[in-house]
Amino acid sequence: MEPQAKDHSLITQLRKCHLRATGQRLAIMQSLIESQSHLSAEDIYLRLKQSHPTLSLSTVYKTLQVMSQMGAVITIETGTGSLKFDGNPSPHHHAVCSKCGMVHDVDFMKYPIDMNAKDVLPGFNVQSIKVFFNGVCAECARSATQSEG
Amino acid sequence: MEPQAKDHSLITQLRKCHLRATGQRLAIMQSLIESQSHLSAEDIYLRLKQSHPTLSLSTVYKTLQVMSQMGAVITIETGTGSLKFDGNPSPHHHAVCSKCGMVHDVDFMKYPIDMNAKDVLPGFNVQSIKVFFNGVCAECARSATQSEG
DNA sequence: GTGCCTGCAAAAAATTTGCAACACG
DNA sequence: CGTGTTGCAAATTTTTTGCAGGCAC
Repeated sequence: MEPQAKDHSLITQLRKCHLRATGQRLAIMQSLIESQSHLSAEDIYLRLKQSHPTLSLSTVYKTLQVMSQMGAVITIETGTGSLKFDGNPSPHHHAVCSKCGMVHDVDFMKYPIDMNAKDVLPGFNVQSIKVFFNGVCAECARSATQSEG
Repeated sequence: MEPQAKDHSLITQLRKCHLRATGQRLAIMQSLIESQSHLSAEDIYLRLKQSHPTLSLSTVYKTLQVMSQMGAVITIETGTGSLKFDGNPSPHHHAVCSKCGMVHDVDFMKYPIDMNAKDVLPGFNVQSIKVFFNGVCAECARSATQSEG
């Protein structure tokens, strides 16, 4: 199989928003989708540095901002200082480890929430709902147990 | 009436965690609770600067971190660059305006979610659940409507 | 009195900006 | 070919750190 024939649905989506389908934008989205995880701007930058030596961090930031506004990318805040980004388009929640900053997807149907919420506040127009489960991941819990008395 | 007799429940809570009830800590928590809103570290710093001229920003940051770990304060990330903090102890959700960064509380019972969620991930120990309604607030929606064709 | 906290300022980290050259369409 | 985008590096913004003195306990 070919590596990948450049996600045409993304190109279409970009066009729809009157944005150009540049190699950088496609590459950034690709790396997010391929990673199947949650990367920071710098994570993406470092990953792509290899294949795109001239790519700049600021382009990554700008692209992520644009993608986020387009709705192609979800912004996740882990509280560890930097934002993380998620290219998974299907609705899901996130589990965030407060020790190591790890982010994992959580099945939406496990904890469904009314996505049609319209009356959260008078006049407030809900665009998206994010549910975060904050806690300690298995690995961090393990090391914590070791230091318990 | 006196300004306020220094929140003894907070002092108790601090003691429970083997932390000292310093004037700065009480003042920072006070300003969060009194504001009934969501402030950034700098917001708090500026508010208290008047009554506590020697207070430093780094103390605000350190205190907020400590309070957050104690569970006395909830950390909210608006995506506008800086964190915001919430001193409201009762469970509730948050509506965040993606235009202006405004944060408002949303009644928990309006969109209840299982707070006993234990199986979000294998081995993941949930400590808190945060629900964010992202969208556009009434005021920003108003200005957006004006520029519509 | 002891040790946790604070305050100061500089460092580190994260994100944004300006502008000329370049590629998409 | 025109204009949206990129890349570079410096600027800005946000948060952290180290250390000496002070205060809570």
